[in-house]
Amino acid sequence: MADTAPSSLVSGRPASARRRYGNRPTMKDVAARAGVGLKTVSRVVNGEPGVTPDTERRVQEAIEALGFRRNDSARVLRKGRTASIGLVLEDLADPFYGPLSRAVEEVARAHGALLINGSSAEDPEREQELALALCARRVDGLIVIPAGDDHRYLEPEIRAGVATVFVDRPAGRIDADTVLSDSFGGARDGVAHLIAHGHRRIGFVGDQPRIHTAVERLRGYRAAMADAGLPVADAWVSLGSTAPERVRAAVAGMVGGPEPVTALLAGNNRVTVTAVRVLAETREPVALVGFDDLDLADLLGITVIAQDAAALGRTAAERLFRRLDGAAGEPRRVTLPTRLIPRGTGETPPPGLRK
Amino acid sequence: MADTAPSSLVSGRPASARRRYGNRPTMKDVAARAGVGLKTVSRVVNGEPGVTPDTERRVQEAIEALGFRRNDSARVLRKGRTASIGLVLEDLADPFYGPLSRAVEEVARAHGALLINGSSAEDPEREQELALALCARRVDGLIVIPAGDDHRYLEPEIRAGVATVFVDRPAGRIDADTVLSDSFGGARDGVAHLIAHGHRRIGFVGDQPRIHTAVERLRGYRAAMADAGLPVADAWVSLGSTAPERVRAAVAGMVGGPEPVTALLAGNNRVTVTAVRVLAETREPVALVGFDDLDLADLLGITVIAQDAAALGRTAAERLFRRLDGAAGEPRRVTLPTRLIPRGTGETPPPGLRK
DNA sequence: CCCAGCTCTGACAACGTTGTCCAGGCCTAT
DNA sequence: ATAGGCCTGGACAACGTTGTCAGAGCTGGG
Repeated sequence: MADTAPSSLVSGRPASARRRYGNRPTMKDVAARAGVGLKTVSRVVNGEPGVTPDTERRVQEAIEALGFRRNDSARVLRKGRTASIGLVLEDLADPFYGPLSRAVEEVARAHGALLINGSSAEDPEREQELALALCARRVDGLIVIPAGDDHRYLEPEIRAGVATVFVDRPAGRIDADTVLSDSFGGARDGVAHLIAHGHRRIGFVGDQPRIHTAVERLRGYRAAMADAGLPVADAWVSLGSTAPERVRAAVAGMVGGPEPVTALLAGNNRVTVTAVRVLAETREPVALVGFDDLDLADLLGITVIAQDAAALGRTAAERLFRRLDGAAGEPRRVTLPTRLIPRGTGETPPPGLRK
Repeated sequence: MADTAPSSLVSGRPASARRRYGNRPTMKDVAARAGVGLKTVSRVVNGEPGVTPDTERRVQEAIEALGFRRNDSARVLRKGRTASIGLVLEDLADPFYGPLSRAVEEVARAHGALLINGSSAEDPEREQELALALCARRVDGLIVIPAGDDHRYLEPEIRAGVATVFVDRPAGRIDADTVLSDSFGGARDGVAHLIAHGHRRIGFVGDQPRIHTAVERLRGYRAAMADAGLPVADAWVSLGSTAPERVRAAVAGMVGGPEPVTALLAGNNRVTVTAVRVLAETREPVALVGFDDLDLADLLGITVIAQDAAALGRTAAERLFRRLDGAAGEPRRVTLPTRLIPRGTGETPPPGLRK
């Protein structure tokens, strides 16, 4: 008869019988073993005052003996802060985002927070899914490198108190703190550099037009050309996927077209890499300036417009934590400068001017 | 008088008055608004059966109107699984670990889990601190790229059910699942490759000797030399920090010493990069094989022993989730092969043999 | 010698969710 | 018409922690 009755009525140990977390000891267990109250254990664990050295020692011994570790999930539930922030970026494997993420991590660490990363793979839907999953985990703050162009889905979260900072690209259809690189200025400077070295027919190969930086860099390219009074043929501009095949075709088209370009601005690191490969095979040397620095670019003599990925991450994270510390005020937009690093490919003169 | 009394005695809304999470609505609020029970909301949110379409619609409307999002912290506490795993690596900014982390993330995503990254900066203490912090968050599993050589601190955690897999380097003083690259074999092959091209005096510049892969690669180097019956001068071997200055000095010493080497095995990607820079300035060309592939190595013609970082991460993560799915059995050690990619620097013959 | 005041400790509720279990309503079959 | 079964919905406890509050024990001063 006893075995048909609900176990909770029969035995006093339903809790210990179906323990979660693979039978981990809880503060209650520690308290029992040390012969003290639950709250006293909590006090010891959190280093709160008001515990005699002797009691503290007994509790410490029990903790040691049981291998107890505080369950931060429960703590979070109680305290309302998770001491973790989320970072949604495009692809952690991209050498541009690794350092950015690392910089965010360092700032988070200085504030005692952990970092949860997620890669959107440049897919707006996946970005949203990730960001909302992070919100469901109740991260204290969110740093987003947008893949999509509509972030109204974050409005309830932001209203609910999730500090949010956008990096590298601006938020779409909402007003929020943003940290950007000066894509427009960088591209303009890069093209001006090529023009200064005598080039007149310059091409631009960029990322997909729904990506803000791609559009800005194109704007910068056009501005520099216009400033110099140079025309831009349609065939010299190509926005689209940064997949090697597409870039390869685009570059080949510009170099081998009826009005062949003598120089190229590559819209980001992936484009630069492919462009370098393609240009290594052309008969006439073609000048190249790449957006984003690359690891061995100095050895290859590639002229680049460098962004400071770590500074982007650091600045965004610092802004985030200032908000978490209660900083009020209107959302702010910060633009970090870029730096042109001449290394060779950007200083090659066009064929006509070559001696 | 009322305003001096504790609010909890005066009003019946202490809960709503000091809401956590910046006044986020809870299921209770949704239930009240929809005029249904708490559990019914839970059912709708989790897509459980047993709710009439009409009720479901009312609940959905309330959720929408309030901007409710489930609090996964509470869910975790109740369910005992966090659907998140932790990854402790050395430095997310290192181009070797970015792809590794991304591969882990993809596997985690396929299992509906999030990934929390942490960089140990090659500091054993920080590794431990991070790993234990992740355990306190009750990650379901842990992937560790060891910085230290004693992981007994993880024993209570592992016993408590945290699945743990070590990657890239073996665990110290505990028995655990491990996924490694074949450092020994890779180094041996690389050196054999140099010997096959006529080199007799070959140097090795590696990472600090407390790092397992550094020692293994050195072993591989020595094995290849011994196999060929070649002596190894003390001056040809250098283990230590991979900081550029140290590597620069080590390489310069080997190349400019009394018994100058004609070829070099670089122990990892950071060493390779510096070695390439130094060797670019030597009078006589020095052959080079580098451990780890680099982004633009093909353009620079650098011969490397490539590890598949993504495969390491993928394999480790898959093992982890198999354990989480209940796979029992002894800890297993998997070694993934490396691949020698000849691109030029490894095929340069020594000065004597040059035509 | 007693009491005020301090220090230390523990009981209890609450955080927001999910699992268990039961109640009531509706439908069908006799 | 009614018994029995099924379906829907809700009350309640529990997850492991921390904040609140009150009680116990001790000390020192009047």
